[in-house]
Amino acid sequence: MFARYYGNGDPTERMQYFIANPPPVISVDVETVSIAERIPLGFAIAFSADEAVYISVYPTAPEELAKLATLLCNSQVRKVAHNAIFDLGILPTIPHLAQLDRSNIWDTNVAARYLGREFTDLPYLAELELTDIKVTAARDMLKGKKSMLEIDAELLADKCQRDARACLMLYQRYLPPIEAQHKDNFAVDMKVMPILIDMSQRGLLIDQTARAALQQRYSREVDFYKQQVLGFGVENPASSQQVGYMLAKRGNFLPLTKSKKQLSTRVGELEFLDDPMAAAVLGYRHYSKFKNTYLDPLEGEDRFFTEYYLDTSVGRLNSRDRNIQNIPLDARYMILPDNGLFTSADYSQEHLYILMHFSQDRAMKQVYEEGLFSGDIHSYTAEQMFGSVTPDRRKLAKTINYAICYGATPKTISEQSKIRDRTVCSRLLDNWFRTFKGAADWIQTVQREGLRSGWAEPTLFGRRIKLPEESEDGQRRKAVNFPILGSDGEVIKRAIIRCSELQLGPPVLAITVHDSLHFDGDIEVPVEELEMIPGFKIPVQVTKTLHWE
DNA sequence: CGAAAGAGCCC
DNA sequence: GTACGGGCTCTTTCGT
Repeated sequence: MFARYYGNGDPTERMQYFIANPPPVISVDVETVSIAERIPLGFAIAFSADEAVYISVYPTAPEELAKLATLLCNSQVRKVAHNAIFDLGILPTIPHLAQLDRSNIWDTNVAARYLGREFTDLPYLAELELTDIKVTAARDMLKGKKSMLEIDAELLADKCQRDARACLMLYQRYLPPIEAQHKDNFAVDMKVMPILIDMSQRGLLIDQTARAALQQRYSREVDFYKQQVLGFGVENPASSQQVGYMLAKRGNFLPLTKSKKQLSTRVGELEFLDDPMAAAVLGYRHYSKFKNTYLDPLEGEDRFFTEYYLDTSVGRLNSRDRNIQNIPLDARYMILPDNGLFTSADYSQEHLYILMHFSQDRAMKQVYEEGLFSGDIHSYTAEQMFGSVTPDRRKLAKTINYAICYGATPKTISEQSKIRDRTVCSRLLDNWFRTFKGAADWIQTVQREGLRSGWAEPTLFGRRIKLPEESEDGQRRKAVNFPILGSDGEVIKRAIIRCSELQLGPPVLAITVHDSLHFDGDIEVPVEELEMIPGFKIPVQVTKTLHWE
């Protein structure tokens, strides 16, 4: 009756049993034509580590699917998947699965990250933690082939059911520690997932007129700077190797890159050079990067699609397969709302507020809680460090304030603030640590504790993130940074859920970028509620705009 | 052909 | 003398 059954019982009897007695947990794995072409070929359901079924839905789904579908649409049945955003995004396109339940899902990939696994691909984890189920990566299976359609159906079904069984085994292994240590945070992630799927699938309207105009302008600029660089005898301006060689030949000093394989030609180095060729290279780089990455790929596309996903190595939300979170500020206006305008809610200076909360630094609290310097921390910093506030000094103070959260060194300050003298930069950092004594103490403490235990201090919502095994300096920086980044991820996810619960309208959340939410339409944002999500107040700014900005 | 390296965009 | 945290994606270069 069912295409393929893997197990010891009688296939028909077993399936009828499961349909009549829905099990509390199943796992699912979906196979598609390819990773890019997400047309479903079939999917497997595992009922235990050694019992599974595979249903081929290509070219047509079998009659019997309707009965099995009841399990997937039943909210009492937990659906386990590895990278559930992928599988649960595709399943509803299969007949009888439009009403797929997404309220009771459990992602073993996300779980692995919570538990400190550095690499979380299913084949890797299976190899690491299982011995008897062999898992093949789709990527390896596709080697030398155009799509999964070229793979023998029997082989594909076998791979799929093995993946589902391995996934269920991982679930059994990961459930206890997740329940014990990460229950609430994990539940938040599982609640966010359906919202991310919807956001990923709805896409965003592109203003093609604006995009084309930008493209034309940038095309001219690229040509202009390209000609200039060619004039300096470089054959390919996009080759950093050639650029470095020629700049050195012209008498410029350039340091080596990290790998020491070639001369560094990063903007941080080139902008200090007094050579017209350096300026030409930077011009070329700027315009070609912008055009190649953000304009050309959108040519002829009605909508901008991305795939949001949960990366819990620190617990932030990311976007890939056309990352929307790093679109240049100058290009964002080509993204338009479907419903007239975007309503945006931004947490202001979130990292610094979190640093204040963790360190309970007196000066920071005076600014943020008592309104000193109108709550403007950068001005306050400039006043304390330099004795007065000028636009330049405020800007430098801002650079340092943020750099601190990332564990900055004098070299970084030097590059970001364009101060060449490293000893000056070094003194600036010392000065900052004197200004914010409490924050300095906190930084020292979390570094010491991190090195001792190998784990970062808890985030706002009590999650400890594993520090990777690396140099002591690297661990020090991460010990400071992880609790801050991890906390901002926790806050935005809870904000997303709260806004979705309030039923502000049809699905309206359009974009999210770490500390901001952008709703499609004129939306009433529960500002005060969002501000208190961290457990203390972080101000939220709401703006309404005709296009993204 | 794919992986690594270098670069640059975002928060 | 001193590695800036988390991401993604583009092009070039190099090795198998």
